[in-house]
Amino acid sequence: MSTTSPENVGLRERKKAELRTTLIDSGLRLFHEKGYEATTTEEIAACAGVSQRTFFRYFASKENVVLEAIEEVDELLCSFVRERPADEPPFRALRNAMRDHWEVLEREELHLQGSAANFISRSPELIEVNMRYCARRQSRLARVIAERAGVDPADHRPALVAAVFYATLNNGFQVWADSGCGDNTDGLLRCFLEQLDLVPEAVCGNWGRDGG
Amino acid sequence: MSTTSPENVGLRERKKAELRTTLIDSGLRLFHEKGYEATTTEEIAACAGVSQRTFFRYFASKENVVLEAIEEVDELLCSFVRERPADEPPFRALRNAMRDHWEVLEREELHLQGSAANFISRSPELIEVNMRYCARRQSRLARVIAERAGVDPADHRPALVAAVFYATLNNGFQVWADSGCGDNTDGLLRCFLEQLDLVPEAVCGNWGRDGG
DNA sequence: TTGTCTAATGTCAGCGACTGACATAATCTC
DNA sequence: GAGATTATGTCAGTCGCTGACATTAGACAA
Repeated sequence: MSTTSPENVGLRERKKAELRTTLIDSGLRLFHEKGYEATTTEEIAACAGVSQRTFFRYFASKENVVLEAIEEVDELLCSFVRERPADEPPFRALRNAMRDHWEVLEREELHLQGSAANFISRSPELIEVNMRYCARRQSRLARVIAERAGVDPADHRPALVAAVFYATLNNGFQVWADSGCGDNTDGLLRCFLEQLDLVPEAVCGNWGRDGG
Repeated sequence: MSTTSPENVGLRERKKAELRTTLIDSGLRLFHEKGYEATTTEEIAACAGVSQRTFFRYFASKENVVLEAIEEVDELLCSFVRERPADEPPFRALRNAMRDHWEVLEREELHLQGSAANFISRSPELIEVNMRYCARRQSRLARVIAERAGVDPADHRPALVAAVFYATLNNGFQVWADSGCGDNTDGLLRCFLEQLDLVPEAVCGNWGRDGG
């Protein structure tokens, strides 16, 4: 009815969409060049040819510029989760979808769009921002997991798996950052997968003083 | 050598410690009365009888007032983790320590100190602040878990368990908030335990379309 | 006690994120 | 093309937070 296709809408809508994209692109580029904290919202706005006030009419906060970029990447991850074989256990499916979707990210790395994940991972400042918004991302992922598994909407397991998944990724970020980063995103993926593979044992196992 | 005992230190140090406490108390009280966002740092400072600038010499940010309060509670949790029987699997030990330490919190609820957890749980605004700082809290908890288990410092499992633990608590917060809160913290503990108990199956199990 | 030395505080000016209010300019509708 | 909508710019202001500098209060020795 309303926005079935992004075509044939008025000039107004098209301009708005364009400006939103321009603002994101400007923001990401500046963040990349001078760092997140060192970039002011006024600069982003100026870079996109609008006033700061207009910037804040498009984004509720500076962080949201990054988030909008992440959302695309997250959407990609979700689609890969849906494509995983139905008999794969949920957490395992997430782990493998992560691996698969990384390839695509690497391949499309050169475009400004889609490079958000790598972009963030290069900037420690943004890692915190990233963490802060896991809640929002979690709920979406949880919905996908629930659909895939075909469980009751009241079931808390999908949300839990999503929460654990992102918590693990954050941990992986940390491990990767602590180990000098290496500037290569291959290492980051390896960290992610290592951590994800470690979770079942860490949570369910009886390791420690007396156990194995 | 320097601060072995908190006694017999100069007047200067004592005053500093007192002011820190006063600032935390003032902050928590104001947050409770008018809400976190609606309370300005100037008000907190004025309430403690100092200037805003002094406030910021004691706390790097407004959030940190809450954090300092949480830290005491977290320290309590850590001590309960240490007291758990050594043969208890790590994640299980966390779960039970959580249950135990809640009792103490409830009992000491009437004091302003120590009520931070319940205090936060009553204010949805602060839940986000709480989440934001899980990273800091995680690392401390991870250290305790590692010591308890006696594993190699390079082992990533303690950090993972801690990360999963806090992620689960955040999820519990969400569930509790979505279900109308109920204003009673008993419900919150129940949410926490339910979520924690669900984790092993959610992560390790093969639930969904084809699985159980 | 006095005087110095140091650390804590207050004052002030300023930056940057963010917002409300109002005027202006662009698009949409008829 | 006139009038209703909607986006944008401008301006002023709040709040979190910081640097700089002067002032005060506690520490310490003579």
